[in-house]
Amino acid sequence: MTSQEQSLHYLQSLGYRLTPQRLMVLAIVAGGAGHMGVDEIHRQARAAYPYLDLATVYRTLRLFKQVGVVTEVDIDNRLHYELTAPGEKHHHMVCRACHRVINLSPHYLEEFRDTLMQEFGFEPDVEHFTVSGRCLPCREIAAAGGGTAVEADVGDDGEVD
Amino acid sequence: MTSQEQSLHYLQSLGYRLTPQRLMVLAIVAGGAGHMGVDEIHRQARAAYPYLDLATVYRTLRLFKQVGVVTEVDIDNRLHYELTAPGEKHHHMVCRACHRVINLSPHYLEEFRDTLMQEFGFEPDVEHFTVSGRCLPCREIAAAGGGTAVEADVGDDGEVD
DNA sequence: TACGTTATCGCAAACTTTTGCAATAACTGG
DNA sequence: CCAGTTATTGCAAAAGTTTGCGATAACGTA
Repeated sequence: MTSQEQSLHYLQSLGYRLTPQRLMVLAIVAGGAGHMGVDEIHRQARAAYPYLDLATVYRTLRLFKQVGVVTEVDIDNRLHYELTAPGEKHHHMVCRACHRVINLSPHYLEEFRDTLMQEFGFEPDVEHFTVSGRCLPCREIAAAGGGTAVEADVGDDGEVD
Repeated sequence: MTSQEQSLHYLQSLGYRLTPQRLMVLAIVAGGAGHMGVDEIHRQARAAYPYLDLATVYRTLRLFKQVGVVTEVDIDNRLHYELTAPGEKHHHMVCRACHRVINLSPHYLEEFRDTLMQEFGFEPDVEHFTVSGRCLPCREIAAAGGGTAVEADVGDDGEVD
């Protein structure tokens, strides 16, 4: 049984229905390399089934995320999804300048998670954890360039796209 | 010199202009208790100056956030802002069920931050750090109620509003 | 296999946030 | 204090995402 089939059985065991739309979205996310944007998923799905609505794609991905089948990553204010790799889960660091995504082993978060649980009873959503910041190359560029507020309009944030 | 005046001077020193719109938004955020939604800020500002556009509010808050005058918190997919308290900065834990916001001392993040810096050269946006999860009361409710997938539609996530 | 229940879909519209652009107003230098 | 420069505004529209609703189709039961 492939991991896709497992996911489908899992959905069914939770009481969700198996629809062609869901099969399709799952297959596409599974087939894609890395994190896929919603519109890309939608476009690919439409190729095979033109009537599939964008809202359905959003709803499906939200469901998949909720049950843990996919992982959501916010890249530059846009939602992206990748298959949750069972056994080798990871979190994400997203550079706010170049939008590079760097995987982060759960190991780095365990202590933080445990602390929040113990001190506050707060259970962080470690399943879909993303931390934004600036990656090494972008920090070096920023350091070299100087950069005053006036140079850049609000919004481009010193980006290096 | 009040901290509001300091913020204004700081903006000016960075080359930004002091406009009535900016003064107004700053005053409102400073006057509000806790995190304010964008629409609430806009509504209050309009009371005094009816022409102020929502886009300007968004742009102003984005600028304030960028220079560190305000702190942005994502509560249930909506942006909220509070004045950045100099000297007693804190991060946020947002419960994804009841949307309660719990402050988190920077102390809890320092180690995590240092690790990312050392291991990856990645500098997390610790200034605007928010972690979502479930707070203690909501976890207890969920534990008591059981909760199967079919009971709740996707989207309400078992919310306890 | 046929039927009833109800989760899900497609569509349209709403909502939140961002962006392009021309007009305006804040600051700078004379 | 006045004129020039250009950051900022208001407006309108776009972009991304969510939601309401009636119609459809997936699943459990007979």
